[in-house]
Amino acid sequence: MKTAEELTELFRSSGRKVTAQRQCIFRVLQGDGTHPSAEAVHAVVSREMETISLKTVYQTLYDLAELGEIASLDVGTGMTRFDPNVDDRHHHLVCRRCGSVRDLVAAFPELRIPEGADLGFEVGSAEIVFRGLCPECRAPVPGDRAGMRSSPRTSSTSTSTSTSTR
Amino acid sequence: MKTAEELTELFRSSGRKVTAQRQCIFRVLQGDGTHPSAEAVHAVVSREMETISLKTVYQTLYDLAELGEIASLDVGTGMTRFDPNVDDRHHHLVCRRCGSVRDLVAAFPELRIPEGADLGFEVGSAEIVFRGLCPECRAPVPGDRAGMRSSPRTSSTSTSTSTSTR
DNA sequence: TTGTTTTTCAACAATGATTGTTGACAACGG
DNA sequence: CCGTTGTCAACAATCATTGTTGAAAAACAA
Ligand SMILES: [Mn+2]
Ligand SMILES: [Mn+2]
Ligand SMILES: [Zn+2]
Ligand SMILES: [Zn+2]
Repeated sequence: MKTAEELTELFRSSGRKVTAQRQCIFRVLQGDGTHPSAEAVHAVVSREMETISLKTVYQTLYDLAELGEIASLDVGTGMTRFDPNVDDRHHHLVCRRCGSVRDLVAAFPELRIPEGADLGFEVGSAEIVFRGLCPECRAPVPGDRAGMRSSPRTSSTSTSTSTSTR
Repeated sequence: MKTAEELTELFRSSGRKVTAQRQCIFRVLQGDGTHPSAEAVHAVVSREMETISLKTVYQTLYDLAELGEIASLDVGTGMTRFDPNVDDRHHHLVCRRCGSVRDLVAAFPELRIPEGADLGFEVGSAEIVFRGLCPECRAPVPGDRAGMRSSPRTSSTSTSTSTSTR
């Protein structure tokens, strides 16, 4: 993903308007490796711009995805996740407890489909999701209720660094 | 997935009741390789039992999944898909046009994560989704609308080889 | 079989995530 | 500055899925 300034330029040159809300979203996404959901982005942006609507966040994320500056992912956590990292070829680690998503930067060149097994599909891409437990969910500290609650769906919580639930 | 008779027995022995609706669902799932959604199952079952509710279908699918007789799958088509094939180790081909899902029966044993790349995750499983075009969507016959009825609603955009499954 | 207890079913309503609509308002080009 | 065009935020609507509940059916005992 480009810098906020470059994105401003890109939006203008692609016939889109640039607003304070959008630039704020650009900034928030910069270097975010947590694969946030639209709501998570909205929560962060809201700290800076109280009145911004969730719809605006969705719209801007959609625009960024359309421009190829971010990717939208569905890894089964119930909400679409957005990934500013579109430069590295990578796959994902998904915590089945808290739903956190992290990059796994590694190529798997052996993903060749055996002859005749493709059932006539014209395969364009392959995505791997590794499921397991993130470091936080792996060793729950006794007496510590922060970090996660139950299902990946509900609750916002997220005290610890870099593992946001929503 | 077991036969309808075996499932009847299994349901009883696991403290569940067996109803005509459930047995009908058992039968419909038998040998269904299309990875139907709950609604798709409901549509088929409804031809035989007019009054069965979608909720009942969901409930029965959930029970079957809990018993490990079917798997529930989220491959980003907007609806949870159900897979009666839990015996073969396999991955999935997903049509990005019509959302159809087929089995790709092939083992990819070398999905070893490079040392240190796992970010502390305790990885338990890996799923591969191959995205592309199914035979029907690949060569659309003029005037033939079959196979095109449902467009994938929650599309994941993302041109490149990225990540996803759900 | 018959009665008693436990579950299920189907209608109805509610979620939660996402999208559609729209009037007021801001960005851009002149 | 001005008009045109596109955007924003509030509101309502969808869609898939889940919660609730009274009536009916299945399991269990006798
Ligand atoms: Mn990523
Ligand atoms: Mn399958
Ligand atoms: Zn976790
Ligand atoms: Zn297709």
